Amino acid sequence: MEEQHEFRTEKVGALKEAGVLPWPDRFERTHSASEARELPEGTDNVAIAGRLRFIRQMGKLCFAHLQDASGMLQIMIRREQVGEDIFKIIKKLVDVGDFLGIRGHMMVTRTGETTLQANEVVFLGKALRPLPEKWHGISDQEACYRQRYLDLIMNPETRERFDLRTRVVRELRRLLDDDGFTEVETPVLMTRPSGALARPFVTHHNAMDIALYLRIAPETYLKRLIVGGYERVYEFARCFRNEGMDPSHLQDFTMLEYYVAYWSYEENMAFTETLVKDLLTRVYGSLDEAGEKTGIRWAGDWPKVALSDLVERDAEIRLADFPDADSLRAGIKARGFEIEGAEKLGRGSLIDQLYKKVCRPKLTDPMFLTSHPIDLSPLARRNDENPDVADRFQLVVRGWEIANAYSELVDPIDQRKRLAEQAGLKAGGDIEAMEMDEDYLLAMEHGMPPISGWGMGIDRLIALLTKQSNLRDVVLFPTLR
RNA sequence: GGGGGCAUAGCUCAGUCGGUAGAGCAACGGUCUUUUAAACCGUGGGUCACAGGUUCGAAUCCUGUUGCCCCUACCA
Repeated sequence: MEEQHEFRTEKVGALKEAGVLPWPDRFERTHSASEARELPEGTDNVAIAGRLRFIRQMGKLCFAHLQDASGMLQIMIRREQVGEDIFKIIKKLVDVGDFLGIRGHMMVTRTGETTLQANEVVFLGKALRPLPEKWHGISDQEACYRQRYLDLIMNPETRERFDLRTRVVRELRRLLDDDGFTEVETPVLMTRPSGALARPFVTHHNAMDIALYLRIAPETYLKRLIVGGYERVYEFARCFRNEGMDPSHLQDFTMLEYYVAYWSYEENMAFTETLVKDLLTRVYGSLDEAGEKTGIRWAGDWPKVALSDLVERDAEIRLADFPDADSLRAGIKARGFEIEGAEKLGRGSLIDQLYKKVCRPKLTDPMFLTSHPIDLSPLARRNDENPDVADRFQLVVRGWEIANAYSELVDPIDQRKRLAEQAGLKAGGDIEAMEMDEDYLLAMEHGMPPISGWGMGIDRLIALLTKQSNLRDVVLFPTLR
């Protein structure tokens, strides 16, 4: 045991001997620290509680700062006012990191700091380990992830970042609820992975003796609910993907998905723009303010650009001139773009790679990217005019895909065909391809209205808004080895 | 998966050419009734990430391992 842990453990015994409970069960507060600071000078019977963050002791007088969820407040404790016994306890048995309750009256010190002067000090909880250094705090990134509580105590900007996350999620929920959406919960454990192209986590159910998969997306369950008569559903869905980790990917992330009956992707696109703008207005006060805080120009109409037009603009390749994978591959090479493993990719994947490599890095302000290749969108509706592309859009901001949406494929005959293709790829070793999903097809065959659905990476949205480049910085407890 | 970087006291960090471990804060013992990183006097605290190797001698050089970070490839 470390020295400091040992000393503090001994203090627990000393507290008990002095008749003080080291971990009492309650304390009645009248104000938070920040509320107390607003009280007029002289206000009496003010009680606050919090963690001791700083303490400056003199012989018969002691200044300290208590931190609660609202902030910090200075307290002043005079021996003649609180009594010998408790003053001795404060001096000998109380450490930075402990919890205290203070009852007293508001005053202003000689240097002008609003302070709660104690009539009574109540011990509220012993800390056996010290807090990080008071000036430099904690900055080791691994320590911040593993001991997020210390990061939260020491770094106010960390707390603000997570408070923003909470506020964004709350406002999204309110906006959807107010628009007639119903929030639902669908299975996290699924008997087969579906709804996205991704490698799942596999686990085993002992009693049933079957493999279960952690969901990679809630999509097919939410669409079953549309079959069941829901017309606007959404879910904040924790999803899991067993794939590589880097600053922009988590294996455990939050996706907001919604589905709306009778909408096409175009109405969905209009709704998305309104939804995000309303969200930002509620969170930041105005779009201009949001732009100021996030460094992104949210105001103004967001352009809609077809993927093929974007590729033509940035890569100077007219996709219509390259109708198959071989010719496109040659065309890409002729323009001097390097795409790794190009020989194995189909036409859709080549376009996708070209976009990611050449176009995406140039995108900054919010933009809708539309009309993706059909073979990259196995659950999306085929466009009526151009059978090669899907009725699909992505909201791209600063090169990040924030939301992905389409007119859903509701034709069970086409769906069966496309899942069969995916299953073929899977049998051929494509670990991310989809499986045949008879249960979902059964639901579809009972009839679906037109649907447009939508998914948004909440972690990415928050990272974008808080200017974090690593998604781990917007997740309270990121997965670490 | 490929490449690079980092790991020293509870925290933040020094540590020279390879010569046997340092500071500030925190802790412990004191002084101290208006402090703001309080001040002052005194004291203790280390598996230098781990395991090997080279060497008379390793925090330092070499190899391996572990963890974290960054770049790169892929999935949102």
